[in-house]
Amino acid sequence: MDKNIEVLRKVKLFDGIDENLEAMLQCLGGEVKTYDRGEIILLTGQPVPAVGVILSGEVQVIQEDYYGNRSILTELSPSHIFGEAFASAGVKESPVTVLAKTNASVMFLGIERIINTCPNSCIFHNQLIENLLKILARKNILLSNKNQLLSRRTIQDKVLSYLSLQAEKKGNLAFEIPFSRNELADFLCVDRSALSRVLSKLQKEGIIEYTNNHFKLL
Amino acid sequence: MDKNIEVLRKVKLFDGIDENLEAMLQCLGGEVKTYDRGEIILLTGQPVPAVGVILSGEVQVIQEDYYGNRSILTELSPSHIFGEAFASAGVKESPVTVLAKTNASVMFLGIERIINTCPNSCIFHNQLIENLLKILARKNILLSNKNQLLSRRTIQDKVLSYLSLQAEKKGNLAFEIPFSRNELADFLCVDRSALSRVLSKLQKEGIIEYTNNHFKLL
DNA sequence: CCCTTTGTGTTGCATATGCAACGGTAGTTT
DNA sequence: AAACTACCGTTGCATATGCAACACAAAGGG
Repeated sequence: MDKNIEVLRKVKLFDGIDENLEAMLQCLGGEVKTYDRGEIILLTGQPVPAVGVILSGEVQVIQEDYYGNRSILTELSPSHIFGEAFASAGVKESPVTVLAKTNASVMFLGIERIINTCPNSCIFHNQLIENLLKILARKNILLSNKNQLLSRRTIQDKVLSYLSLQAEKKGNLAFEIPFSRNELADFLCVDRSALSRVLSKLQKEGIIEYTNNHFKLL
Repeated sequence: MDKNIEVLRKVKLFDGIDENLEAMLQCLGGEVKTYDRGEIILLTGQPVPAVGVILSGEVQVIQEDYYGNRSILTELSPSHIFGEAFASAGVKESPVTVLAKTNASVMFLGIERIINTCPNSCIFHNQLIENLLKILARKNILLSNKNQLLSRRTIQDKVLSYLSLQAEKKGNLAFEIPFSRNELADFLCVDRSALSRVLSKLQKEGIIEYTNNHFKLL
C-alpha cells in the first residue's frame, strides 16, 4: 500500500507526524473499506463514530432536504477528510449522506482513539489533536466568512464584500480570483447572469475594474 | 471571587471538570482584566493568543466591513467565551473587534497552555481539550446549517428550510420557534415585512399553519 | 475545416424583495 | 381612560433578481 502512504502524507490531520506516520496508524487502528461507484459510505441518520480519510476515488457529501431535494455540499478527493465535525461533536445521527462518486477507498479512524491519548502515550497524539483543533477552527472561520457574504441582501453587496475580502487577503487592491464566473455565482448563491449584470454595472460606475479573473478595486 | 467561580462553573469549556476547577485555573494561569463600558477588549489586527471567558458584563463582537460599515456579529454574556476559533487556528491578526458594551471583566486563558498537556500532566487536561473540540465542532455544525439556509435564493425557500429544520429537530411537524418575527427576519437576513408577506402566502396556500410562534407543516 | 462544447456577456420579462408608511392589537404606564 | 410602546400584518412602489433565450469568442475534436 505504498500508494496509500503517499496520500496519507498529504492529509492535513497528519501534518508534522511524518516519520511516525506508520506507527501512528498502527496505534490508531484505522480500518480501510472500499466502495463501488454509487455505493453509500454513510447514510443520513447513522452515527458518525469515526473520521473518514479518502485514500482513492471521488466522494460526494449530500444533504437531503425535507421534500427530498438533494443538494451537494462538497466533493472530496484523496487526502481530504470528512465527518470530523460530526464525530468531534458527538452527534448521534448524521444529517448528511456520503456516497462514492467513483470507486473509492476510505480509511476510518475512530474519534475516541484520536482524542484520548493512548496507553503508550505516543508522542504524536498531541500533534494529532492540535491538528484536529486547527482544522475545525479554520473551517469555522471559513464558514463565518461565507456567512457574512451570504448575509448581504443584494448581489452588489455580496460581490463587493467578496472582492474586498480577497483584496484584504492578498494585501493588494488588484488581485486574481480563483473562480470562473459560474463558480463565483455558485459560491455567492446567485444567478450567473444577474452576477454578470452587476459586475458590468460596477465597472461602468467606476467602482471596480476587471478582465477575466483579474479584479481591481478603485 | 465566589461570584466568579459560580460563573466559571457554567462555562462549557470547563464541563466535567467540576471539583478540579480551581486547581485547573491555577495550572492554566488565567489572567483577569476589567474594562469600562465602551472600552476595546480586542482590536482588529491584533493577535489572539488566548481564549476570553466573560466573567461579568456584556460584550460585543464587531466586524468592520470593507468601507467602515460596522456589523455586530454577536453579543455575549457571562460564562460565554470568545476568540476560541482564532486562537485555535493560530491566526495572527484578529478580523474582529471585541468591545465592552457595559463594564465587564474577562479572564484570558492562553491557548498554548490549554492545548499542551502540562508538565504535571493534570487529569483535567484531556477533558479540557475534548470540550474545546466539541465546542468548535458544534459551532461548525451550526454555521453549516445557517449557511444552508442563507444559500437559498428566495425568502420562501429560506423559511421552509428553516421550519423543516426545526420540525426535524423537534421530531414533530408542529413546534414553537424561539424567535419573534423581527428576530426571525434578522436571522434569515431578510426584510421583516417581506417575511410577513411570504408567511401569509404560505398559509393561504395551505403549506403551513401558524399562530404567533407556533408553527405546523402540512 | 466544420462542429461541438464551454464560458461569458446581454436583454426582455415576470416576479420577488426592500423600503416606507399605515393600521390594528395587546400590554404597560401615567 | 388616555397615552405610549412593542409587535405584527398589509400595501404601494421602485428596484433587484431569477430565468430563459440569444450572441459571441475561444478551445478542442472529429
